[in-house]
Amino acid sequence: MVTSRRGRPAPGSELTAAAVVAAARELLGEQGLDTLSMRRVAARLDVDVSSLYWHVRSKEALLDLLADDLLGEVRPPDPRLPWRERVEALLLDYRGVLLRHRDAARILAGRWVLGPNTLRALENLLATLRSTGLGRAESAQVAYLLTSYVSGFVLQELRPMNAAEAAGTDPDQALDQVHRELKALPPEDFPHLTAVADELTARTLDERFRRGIALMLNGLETGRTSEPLG
Amino acid sequence: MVTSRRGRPAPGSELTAAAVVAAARELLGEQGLDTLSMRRVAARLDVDVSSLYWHVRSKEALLDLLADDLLGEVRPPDPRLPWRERVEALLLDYRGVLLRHRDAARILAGRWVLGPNTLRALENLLATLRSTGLGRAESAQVAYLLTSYVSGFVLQELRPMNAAEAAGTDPDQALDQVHRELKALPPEDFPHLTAVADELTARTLDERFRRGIALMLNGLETGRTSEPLG
DNA sequence: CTCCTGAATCCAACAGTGTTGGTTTTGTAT
DNA sequence: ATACAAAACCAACACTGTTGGATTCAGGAG
Repeated sequence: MVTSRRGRPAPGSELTAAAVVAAARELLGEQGLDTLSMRRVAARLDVDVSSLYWHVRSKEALLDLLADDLLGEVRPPDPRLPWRERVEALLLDYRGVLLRHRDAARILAGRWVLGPNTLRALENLLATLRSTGLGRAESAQVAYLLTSYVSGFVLQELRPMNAAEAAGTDPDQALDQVHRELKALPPEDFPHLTAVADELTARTLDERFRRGIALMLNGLETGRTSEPLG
Repeated sequence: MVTSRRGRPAPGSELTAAAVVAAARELLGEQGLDTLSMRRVAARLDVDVSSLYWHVRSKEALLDLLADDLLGEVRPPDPRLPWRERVEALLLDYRGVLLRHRDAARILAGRWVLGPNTLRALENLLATLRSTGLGRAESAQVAYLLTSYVSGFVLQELRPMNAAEAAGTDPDQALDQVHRELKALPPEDFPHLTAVADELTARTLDERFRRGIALMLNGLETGRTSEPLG
């Protein structure tokens, strides 16, 4: 005989906010953000939808928790490394998380989480920047700058994936399609665009990402010697 | 007597894709993205929902069209300006569009539109970069870099607005709330974070945005003299 | 042991969403 | 006049996030 699942649950079998986040995270990895609904999360936990709202204020709040949970994978960089490599490691780690987990970029885009993991990562970034001799204000601004860059970059980088996923086709085909459309433009109207179609649809984005960081850090060093940033 | 609105409409009173986009655009400005539904767009045009699908494949396709429509406001920069100012003007214009139209940043984030206006803006950016002596590949990569930065920056910049809007509160109060939470963190765990709470929640983002661009362009110039970018 | 409180769950419903298949009207070309 | 097809409508489907209210039950008070 199956006991009613209603009422106060046996201790140890309680639903928790962490369990809800974990279920959402699994579902995200398997099916993506577009099909991630409260009802599906509840179904995975073998629980009614409405029960979720006891532990989580809203879907948006759940996504906040999920975002911070994902950022927990960003590891603090080895303090023995020189500062440039530390910054690079941190940002590469950040991008790694966004690439590793399906739709993580879309979830984290423009979200101010203020969860423990996010705060820790930010503190690490700030500490690294300060250790270069940068002032308080400059460090804050450069941190803002760098994180903007990373999320913007990955968001753009993953667009073909998302589009293909939504259309149920192959991401490579989607990129080829974009490439073909660019090549098919009238060269007299778009001379430069048609000329760089190859580069714009290139698959090797790791290098491009690293160069972007290098560019900014170069600018940071030259900016410091010529005119102060803050 | 009102004639039936069914069937083939009188020429001149036809619904067009452009009209659908225009209605969506108006609705976006008045109510924001979250309440922008196909049914509301149809209602504004005094038309049934299903009629929209004759002119537009899906809501996602409509947002694509809308995105390109918005980017039509980006003006080509004055060719007499020096290249740095031309790049800056283009990117400031881009950001201006994202700030001017409610939720435009969320719509454009990570979207590869390939519409006429987007292509024109991209061609302009590429032309400006090429005019500095940068090679094909480098120009493409730097363009990718810069646009990533802009969309990421504005997305982050507008987060408090979106959050406040969703909660039905004031954006300023939301920022103050973040500021208070940062200040309330234990300083022994987050020494740098608590120290820069003011800067992180500052209202003056124009300057920060400009400095970010300057940083990258600085890095671009130094990178060219020391080691080639491509 | 009994009674009560309150935590944690379920049920049912609401208002709204994007999308589609089928039907109907009607201008235009034959 | 008749056929055609463009462009609209109606009705429905399967789904969404969220809430109010009923329900159950573990643990503490007497």
